[in-house]
Amino acid sequence: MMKTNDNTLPEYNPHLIEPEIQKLWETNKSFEVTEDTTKEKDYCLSMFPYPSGKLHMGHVRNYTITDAISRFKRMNGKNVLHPIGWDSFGLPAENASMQNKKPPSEWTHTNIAYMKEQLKQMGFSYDWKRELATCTSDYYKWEQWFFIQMYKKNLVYRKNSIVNWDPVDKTVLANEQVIDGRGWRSNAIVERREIPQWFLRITNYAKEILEDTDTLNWPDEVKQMQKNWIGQSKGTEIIFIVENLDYKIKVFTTRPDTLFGATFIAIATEHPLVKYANQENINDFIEETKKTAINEAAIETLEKKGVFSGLYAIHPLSGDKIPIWIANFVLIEYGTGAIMSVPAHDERDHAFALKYNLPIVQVIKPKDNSNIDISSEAFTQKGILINSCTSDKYNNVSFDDMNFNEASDAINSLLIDNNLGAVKTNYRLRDWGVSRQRYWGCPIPMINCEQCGCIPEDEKNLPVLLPIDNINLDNGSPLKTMKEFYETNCHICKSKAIRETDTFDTFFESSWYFARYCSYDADVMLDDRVSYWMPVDQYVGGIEHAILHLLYSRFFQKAMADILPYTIDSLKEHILPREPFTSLLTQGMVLQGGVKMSKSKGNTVDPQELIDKYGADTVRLFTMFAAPPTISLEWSNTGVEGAYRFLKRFWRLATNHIKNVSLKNNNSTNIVHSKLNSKQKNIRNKIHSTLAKVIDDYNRRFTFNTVIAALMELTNALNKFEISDDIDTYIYDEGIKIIILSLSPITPHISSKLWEMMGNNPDITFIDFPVVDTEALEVDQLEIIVQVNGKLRAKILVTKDLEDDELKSTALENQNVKKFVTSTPKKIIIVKNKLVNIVV
RNA sequence: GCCUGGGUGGUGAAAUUGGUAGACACACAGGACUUAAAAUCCUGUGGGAUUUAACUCCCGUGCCGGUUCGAUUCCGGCUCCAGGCACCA
Repeated sequence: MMKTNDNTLPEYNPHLIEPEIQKLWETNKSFEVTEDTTKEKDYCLSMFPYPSGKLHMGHVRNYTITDAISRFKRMNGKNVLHPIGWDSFGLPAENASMQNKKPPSEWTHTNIAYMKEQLKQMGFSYDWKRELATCTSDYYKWEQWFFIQMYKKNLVYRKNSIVNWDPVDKTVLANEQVIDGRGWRSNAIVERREIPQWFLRITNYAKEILEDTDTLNWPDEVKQMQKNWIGQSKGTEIIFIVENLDYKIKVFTTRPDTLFGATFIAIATEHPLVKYANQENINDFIEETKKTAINEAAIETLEKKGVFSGLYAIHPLSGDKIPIWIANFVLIEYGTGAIMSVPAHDERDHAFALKYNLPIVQVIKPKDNSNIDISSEAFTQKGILINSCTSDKYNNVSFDDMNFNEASDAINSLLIDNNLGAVKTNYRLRDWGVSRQRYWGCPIPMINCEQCGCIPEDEKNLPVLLPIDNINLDNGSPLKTMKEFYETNCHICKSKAIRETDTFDTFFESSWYFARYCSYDADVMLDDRVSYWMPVDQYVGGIEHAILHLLYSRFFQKAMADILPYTIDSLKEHILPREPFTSLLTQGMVLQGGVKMSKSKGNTVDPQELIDKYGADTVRLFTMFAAPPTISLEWSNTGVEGAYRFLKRFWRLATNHIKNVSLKNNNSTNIVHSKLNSKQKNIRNKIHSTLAKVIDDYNRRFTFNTVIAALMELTNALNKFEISDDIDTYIYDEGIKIIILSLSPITPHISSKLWEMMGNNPDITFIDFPVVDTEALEVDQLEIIVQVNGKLRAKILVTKDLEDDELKSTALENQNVKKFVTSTPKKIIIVKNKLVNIVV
């Protein structure tokens, strides 16, 4: 019999199998792809890693997911592009460099080499010929080029913007380097400093990005987050004139109906009007405000403070004099940097007015005329106007008794007619500041010429190479002191010029790498191969990228679609997609002891130990089994043993089967389902219902944990299945093969080896995925749940599609059901082939 | 503070469209095999009640309330945790 233990069988040894199978893939070039118009393309992509040193569990999780999807799709006849690369510019390399005195370039390339080896050990099915690293000039040359194209299209501009300034180290700090308002190295209190920086006009695309969001097959929460981030609001821009100054303050409000309740104006400390302020304590206030961090979370949780500027604005319609305050909660970067404050109808303004004893004037009353006490609490709902009447200048027009819509329209019209305002759509989204005062990034290809001013570098001179030798980072970015880097000549007038020493935000690199994979070796930014592969069909990455990276990439894709067909010859006849990622799977965070496994903080678990001990298949299996991809997961090693045990158990089951049966006579086409006995029908039902579930989970749900659970159940069922004749053996063989192939996207090495041992070619990359025998899914008898008043009281076995009346009487005959049906049932609810609920 | 998720046994989780709560594992306990250990296999395992036992019953999906014949699932309120908040990537 088959299931006796036989110690002559080869043991499961991943350390022998895995390198052997990986070698085979390499020899066969199994995962290299080219454009093949006869096959349906499928572009499956993981967010590329930052080469922090070694793989962590978050990487393993992310890359196993796309690997499983890629492998599944290849087995379904798709031409699958599955590339990988390195997001290799960024802050951690500079920090590491300061610690260990190795140049960032060397540190980065060492890390890439090590991590590449790890990825290969994991058996991920990448097309390695497309590998790219963003820190190489082959890559960043093209983003310098594209930046110049965007400059030509007026998508680039320069303006002053605020950064964190460490007054001791005399460097700009990233938000992450500011800890409780102090520089992480110097411990000095961080200041705000305004410096000129380059911006991309992402707001030009705000409307399109917003509107296209609904076309994406992305998680609803990500779409909602992006919509809220873009934050479209329709409202009114209103002009207040400053008394005794020829100065107009613009404010934006979504509640023009509350205009007559505006009792003061609040402006940001960086607002240009501040220089006219004439109160003594203002400088102290500004100095204090300068010492708060620049991130929104810090500003929003700050105690709301302000100071009177000594200036007054004239209310545009009432003509009243209202004070102008400088406030720490108004952001210069957001909107116009000034707001009209209506304490009666806005909570923040209300609190501020109470604190500084400013007037609170009610101009809205509830629709139902209920009593409200405006002195204790703001009334923020829309209602009916009161106390809203213009001055003589505008003929004492009253807006009282109007509702929100009527009042807004009437007030807007009056403002527009008198050039005091405009109806406007505002976005919360701000233009993208791409300048970084750092070394390890792509140089911004701009020069400052004494004669010609600030202009782009000549495209012929690209790339502007980042120097990588003799780098010392102790005093901030070395580019700022390297004459050989920044001294240059203007390519137009040949006079002396100074090169821009800032580098790009690293989100710049990650906003188009997905397109470069298609044209990995092109001598232009992109070529017509992108029109075959793009857009990415399935993108997978961490939920922490739900907004920034994914939004910037959408902007870039739209900008590329607008620019490249007019600038690159091979793209002239092409229409590029306007969205980069058709479907998105956001992977949950991998936590360690409840802490985010940050790429830059180094508190990572090294999966290498697990690979060394159990092999890649076990690590892949466990990572997928531990949880569905979307939820965050606190990593723990418990359970890896279980995954390993399962593989060993399945290996034994399969190898026993291989050894004990003659493969030649073993043919599942000998199975005629209708002629099987009930034991055989049952196990075939289990085999094929499992397969159906597996296919659905791979295809639609991406819940690999339930794929594995179902296959474990099937393995347990086969283990219990007693073989007594040839037909049993055929069915058993069918089950084993289905498990091997169903597992193969997740555990490709063991599957390949077992497949080979069953007499087949071990390269299963393009084997057809098994097909469900729908006949095997049919059953004669079903278990029906019987409830009384919604509580489970019995399970009854009945024939399929039993008539309702018969089902009712069968249910009511059940002894346990009888105990609870003490009176005539009021109602009996039947869910066909599933449930009976008797209501008494 | 704002935006977006989430909370189910000792642990990771399952329950896919409102219909059996806890599949599949981990851990633990007991047993088999072994001189012993490892490995492997078998049994049990949410809490409680009852019973020789089988069965059966009550409670239970963060908290409070609602809708429904029926709620882990839908709605309202709260609470705690996580992600993001524009210079970490």
